[in-house]
Amino acid sequence: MASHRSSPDLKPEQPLLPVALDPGLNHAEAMVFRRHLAAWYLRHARELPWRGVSDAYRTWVSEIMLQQTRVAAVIDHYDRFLRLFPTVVALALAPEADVLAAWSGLGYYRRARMLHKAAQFIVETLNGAIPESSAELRKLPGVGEYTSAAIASIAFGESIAVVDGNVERVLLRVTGRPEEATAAGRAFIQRQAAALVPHKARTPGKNAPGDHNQAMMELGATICLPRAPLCLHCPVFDVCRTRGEHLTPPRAKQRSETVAFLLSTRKKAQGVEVLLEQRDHAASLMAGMYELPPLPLDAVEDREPILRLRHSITNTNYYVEIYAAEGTHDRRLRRAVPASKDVLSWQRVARLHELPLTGLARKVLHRIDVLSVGGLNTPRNIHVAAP
DNA sequence: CAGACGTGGTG
DNA sequence: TCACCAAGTCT
Repeated sequence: MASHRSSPDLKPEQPLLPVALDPGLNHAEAMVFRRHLAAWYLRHARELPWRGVSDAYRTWVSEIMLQQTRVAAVIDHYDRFLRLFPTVVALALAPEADVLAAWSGLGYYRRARMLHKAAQFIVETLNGAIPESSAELRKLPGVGEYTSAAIASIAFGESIAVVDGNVERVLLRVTGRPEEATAAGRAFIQRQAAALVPHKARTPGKNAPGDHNQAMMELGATICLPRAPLCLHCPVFDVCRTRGEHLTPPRAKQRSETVAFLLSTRKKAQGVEVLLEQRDHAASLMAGMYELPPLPLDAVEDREPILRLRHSITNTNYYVEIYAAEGTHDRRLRRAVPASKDVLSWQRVARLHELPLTGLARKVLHRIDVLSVGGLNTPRNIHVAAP
């Protein structure tokens, strides 16, 4: 089977045959697809914390967390988030900073703000009841085409197709249609997905549309993989037109950049504190969140960082260097911080887990052992040697 | 519609 | 090291 590949040299004189315009699955193929997929899902569905719950709030939270985010990362946050905010009302009443703190590390922080806003809307104007149709769900902030369909089908059994990256890839491979970022291309995928969704279940306890949608995504996530699909294990191999081929347009290139941050700590009677900088509330990126104070590169030219690590944000690879300033001596580094005083603050290490830290700050503090997983430990290896 | 928005795993 | 990219949404 061939692997996934890009096609910079794809020529326009492609069609070898005058193929029909809509190369979608016919009715018989669709029946086979749906049946084989359902049988496979029954046996191979992963057990995930948000599977088999009958609480639309939990389904909603899981779907927002899963947007562009790996299952493993969501597993790390889902249970704790729900312990902190077990109901829509609890979420609506919580301060935004607490919600962001619980979201720290998941990325796309706007999701947390919108989830919070939506919870307040639901409590204030809908009497705390989560909307039950995809059309109504779609009106909530942070809930788009995908998420409204996912919640409506999984939590309420609505017969509506979800189309995410997995579903799109599966359908492109099965039908053999090349990827095209056009209205026609999207319409084809949408039509194809809709043709496969079962009717709403009449039997209580059954949810054919919800199971089908999750099965489509599960197939994409575990078998119909982007780079090297496991076609020999695929339940719909029989009706697949490509069995692994999938042409995609080339992607944008990555940039690289080196950045430096200050790690400054001090001991107080109440415990150790670390100096943090709060990002501008109007910043486009991670507004209002806390991070280690950034240092200009020319201020650290002659020094050795106590830690180096890589951190990628969208299209940029950051090579991150952390420089330590200890207590009251070594003021030179401390003075090199360009930030104004009013955005700098000393924060108790024991309370760091209550703050909306950026993912990078959290990673650095954790790596350096200031923050443990629970955020409750006192620091040990502040002065670790350079790597 | 293109670009912005985070992070961590993978090969 | 580097490129790719994962259960998208908003502007």
